[in-house]
Amino acid sequence: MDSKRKPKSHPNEDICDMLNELANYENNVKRDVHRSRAYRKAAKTLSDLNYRVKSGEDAIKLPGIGKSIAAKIEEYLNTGEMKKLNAARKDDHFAIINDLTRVSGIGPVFAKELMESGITSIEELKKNIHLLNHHQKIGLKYLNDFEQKIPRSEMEQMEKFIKKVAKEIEKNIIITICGSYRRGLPESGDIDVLITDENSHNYLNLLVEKLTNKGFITDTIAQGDTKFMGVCKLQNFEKHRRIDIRFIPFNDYYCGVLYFTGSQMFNQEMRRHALEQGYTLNEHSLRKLGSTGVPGEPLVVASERDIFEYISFPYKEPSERNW
DNA sequence: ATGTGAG
DNA sequence: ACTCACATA
Repeated sequence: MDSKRKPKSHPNEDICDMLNELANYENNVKRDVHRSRAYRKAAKTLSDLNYRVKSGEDAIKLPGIGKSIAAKIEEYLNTGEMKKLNAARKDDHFAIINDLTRVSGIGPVFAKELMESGITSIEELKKNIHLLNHHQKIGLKYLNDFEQKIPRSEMEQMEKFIKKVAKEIEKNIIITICGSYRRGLPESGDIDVLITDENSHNYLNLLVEKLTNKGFITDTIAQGDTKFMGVCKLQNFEKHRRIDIRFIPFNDYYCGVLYFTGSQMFNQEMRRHALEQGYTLNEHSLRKLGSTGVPGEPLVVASERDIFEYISFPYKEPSERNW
């Protein structure tokens, strides 16, 4: 009922997973972005196939798959494994970097630096917090909480609370909780809050201040004029949650709501369709492309439906966007 | 300005 | 792919 095209279960899924794992290895451990991209591209090609590749010879004809990746596919089809992947999985550096990057704010570059200075586990990291910046300290402090999913019932209470506080500021303030919550999923990874009002007045900082004073926002990771990133917790709840709040000018609001509601795959498909119809769609605006391919002025968008209508894309409820 | 990281 | 924020230079 809710989807046409899932990323899940295509005929070459096992091979794709292995190639993507190799891509991670090349990117995070070897820092070879080109090789990493090559693996990713090959995996993407395979994931779009509706039949199973039967041999390396078969695979090498496909775009993005050359001699070396074809050989690995051949090897896997014959032996059930790839030596290179086995080696990567045994590489301690891979495991260490994967562990350290669990901390929000630690990416592969800093993880590798830490490893090279002898910090090889989260435990070690806790003894060396002086090496971390503000974001990373918060990531470490709440590491366990941030790895827990948020039940829908808790999301509902947070939504109610945030909207109540917003209304105390200005009763016509517009708030939308996006992400997987808006798509109706039973759990979410974090809370993504969009805020605007009809006059595009920016209440972001005021809202953040209020939510902080009421004890809901407990930490700030980063705060600019249009985006807040931080941590929150409801009274009577145990876990701290990642929260993002962003102000979007009213004219851009529904493009933003669409974009931040996702899913990623759905967005891709929708943008692709927009292009087909001669439009370009991004998180800010929908614009018609001229004959030269130059985008015109942003179109007036007053709802998500408007966007679908402009590009003749059958309207999908958020719960139908779980692609 | 540039690199890192998040989303 | 693209945007934003931050840190460092």
